[in-house]
Amino acid sequence: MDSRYDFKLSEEKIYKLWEEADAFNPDSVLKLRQNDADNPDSVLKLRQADAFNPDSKIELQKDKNNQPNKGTAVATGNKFSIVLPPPNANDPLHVGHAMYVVEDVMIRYHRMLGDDTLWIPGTDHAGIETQFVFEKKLKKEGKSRFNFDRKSLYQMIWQYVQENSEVAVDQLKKLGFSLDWSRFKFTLDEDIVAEVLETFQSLYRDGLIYRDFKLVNYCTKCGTSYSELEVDHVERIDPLYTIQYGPLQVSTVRPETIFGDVAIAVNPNDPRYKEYVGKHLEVEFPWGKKTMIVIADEYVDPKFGTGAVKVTPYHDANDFQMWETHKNEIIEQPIPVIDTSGKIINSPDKYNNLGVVNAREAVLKDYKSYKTAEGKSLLISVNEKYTHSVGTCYRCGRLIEPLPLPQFFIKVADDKINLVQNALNALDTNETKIFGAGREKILRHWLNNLKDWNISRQITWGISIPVWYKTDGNEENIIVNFLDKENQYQTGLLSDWLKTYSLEEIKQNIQSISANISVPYSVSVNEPTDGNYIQESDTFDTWFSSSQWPIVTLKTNNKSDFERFYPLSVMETGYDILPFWVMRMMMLGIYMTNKSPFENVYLHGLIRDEKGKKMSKSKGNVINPIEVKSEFGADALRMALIIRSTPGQDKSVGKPDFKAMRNLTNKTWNAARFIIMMTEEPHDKTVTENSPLDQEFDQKLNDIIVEVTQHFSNLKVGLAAEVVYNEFWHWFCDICIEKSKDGDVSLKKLSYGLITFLKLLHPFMPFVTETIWQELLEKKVVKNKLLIVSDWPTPVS
RNA sequence: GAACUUGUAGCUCAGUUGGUUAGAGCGCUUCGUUGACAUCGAAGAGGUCAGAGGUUCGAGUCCUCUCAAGUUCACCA
Repeated sequence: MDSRYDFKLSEEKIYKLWEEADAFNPDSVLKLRQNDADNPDSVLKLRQADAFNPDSKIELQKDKNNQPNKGTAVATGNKFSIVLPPPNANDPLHVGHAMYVVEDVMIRYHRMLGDDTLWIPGTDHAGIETQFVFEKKLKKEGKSRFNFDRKSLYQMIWQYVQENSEVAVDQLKKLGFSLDWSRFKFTLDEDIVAEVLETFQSLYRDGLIYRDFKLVNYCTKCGTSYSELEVDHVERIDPLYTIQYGPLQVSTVRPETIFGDVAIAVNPNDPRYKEYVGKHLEVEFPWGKKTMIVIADEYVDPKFGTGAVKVTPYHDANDFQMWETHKNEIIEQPIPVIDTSGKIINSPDKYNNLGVVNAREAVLKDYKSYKTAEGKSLLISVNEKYTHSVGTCYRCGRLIEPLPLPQFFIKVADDKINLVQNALNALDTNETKIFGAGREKILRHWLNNLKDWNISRQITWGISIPVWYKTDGNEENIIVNFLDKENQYQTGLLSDWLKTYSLEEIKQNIQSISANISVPYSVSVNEPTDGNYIQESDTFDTWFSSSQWPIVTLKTNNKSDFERFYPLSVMETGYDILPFWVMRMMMLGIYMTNKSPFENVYLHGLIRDEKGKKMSKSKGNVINPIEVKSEFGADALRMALIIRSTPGQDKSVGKPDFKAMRNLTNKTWNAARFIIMMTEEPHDKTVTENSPLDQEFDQKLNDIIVEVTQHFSNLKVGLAAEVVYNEFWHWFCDICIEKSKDGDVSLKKLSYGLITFLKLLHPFMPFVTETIWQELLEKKVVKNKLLIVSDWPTPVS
């Protein structure tokens, strides 16, 4: 053995060794162990050194007690299952993904324990993210999504993702993850999609799906709507304009929405405005006059501004709410005055087609120059330093535009089937336990305040919603966007285009459609045959399919997998996607199976740099796990991430940590090297057995095994790592090996200790420990062919 | 406005159901090492565990309050 451990020589080789043995597949593991026991080379043909092997010791004891020798494999009869949170198929891994090492550590421990252990890999199509990246690529080529019909665009993105999908998988392997690759799934695999569509239909049958014309959060840059959770609220300073509004005055930061106003609202108890309530007032604008009713609503705060609010139902969520409440009083019908591209519509000609920012300036300019017949200005005052918070797109950072669109929603708290309540119950009964500093309370808070979930996304890369609109008789209520015979983008009413194109031609080249809320639809995977239909062009929110991941991955693999491994033992992920993913997995999981999809949720913290600062590209402190791996080895990276980590708490790591753990791999290597050397050529003072401190040694080692095992079973992997590290280095190496040089600890105990520590260290540092194991195997010090499937140490009396 | 988390050595963090002299890595001081490892070893300095009060035989750990930092949510005409 070399005096230094060179991870570059072994990592790839060792991973291959495991893969070729099929050691990650629960269907093979038991066989592997049993086969090994049947191997004549490994049964009781012991050299002297083999007596040091705890495996053979147990066996010898068993033989003594006249028990049948079944080999070393101990099946506990328990199962242990995890599904990897699927990384984006076309993105390289970042440190967050490297934190999945927590899962590998748990998986390796349980596999060695003898549990029926499964870890399923997969990748996510990441609808919006991926389409966005792809569109950027198109832009570089001078094209956009409007140059392609739906089908072609989908095919192109599929191709693009395929080309890149090896990257993530390859990197997961580089980190040593013992995922069962034979069960790999992609969120757009046919069988997965079929399951997801079935869930949607089932939800629809149960009355939990509805289509509604509501204000949704729309990003005009990304061209799609979002759910409430995907909106980031940020503080901004904007001017607040107070304008004359008939006899009253109102304030607004968005004068460009004024064209969509339908009423004025005041607080019912405000003495200043009591006389106006219910009255129709004439309001003068620079572009004309309009009559509007005054309504009374508790929502209006009399202390804010003038205490009177203009009501713009289609471009403000609160106004929409007030309009719904007072629908019957308000005569004026609301109309959208901003479209999905962020341009003004349905307004005086001079403003139409302006973007919202330009429109605002234009409106203000006209207000400033306009004088009433009495010579007064309509612009009363401007507060330049008004602080408020606005919704922005979590991805591109642009302002979110509340727009009225017909979308599909999931009822989260239906009277009959209450998804939220079911999830809360699972928490109450401890069916699912949350590990992560106070995150359970946060999860409950989310659940208690959850709104219905908008699952429609106006993008192509995803699973199409299985909804068909009847075109017969509804041609005037459906807008189609498609490519004409010259491959030019066209938009307009279906009724108009049917004059020059057949419905089939339009459907073939469709980009998107927009059906009025009144158009009847049917829910089915295939096109209905009782007339002419056109399919909804929206796709599901990616989280809708991700939320079914634990179930659909198990159901689409081996038939028995679902029975065998559901619910998952652990769901491990970052706390940042608790509401997006974990919460929804619980809601849909319980809906689909009547069981919470996982017993434990382990939430790892964010990885920060060595100074505790958040990583960001602009700061240049981003750690690339693959770079760290090539410099220090996968084992060092893994150990550095896991040691002393606590669920729910952020973790700082940096070069000093990687270096320290790289040293640990080397220390392990050298401890093994020393013991092998001593076994082969003992020194003068070396004692092979019965040294004065041997009994003490056994006691201490037993204590360590018990302590580490306890930490594992309590999901305290960070602590387990710390204990193993300290005891291995500062007790086993610094004390025991040193004392053995004076004959105070016997070689027999050292060998036993080494093998035990290799096992205890293996979940954290699989490569170096397996590499050493292979050396020991060659020298017949150990018997099991692979450390990865050898038995977890038990205290020996 | 509210909730949650955090405050332990110079820095980054552990501390398992409350139990002797509070731990690790990095950094620092002194010394050692010609046969496991300088990617090493030994010895050491450095902490009234944010502050105050309480429960207890006993509190870093449980409770209350105060201060500070961070995260998130809600409102915002």
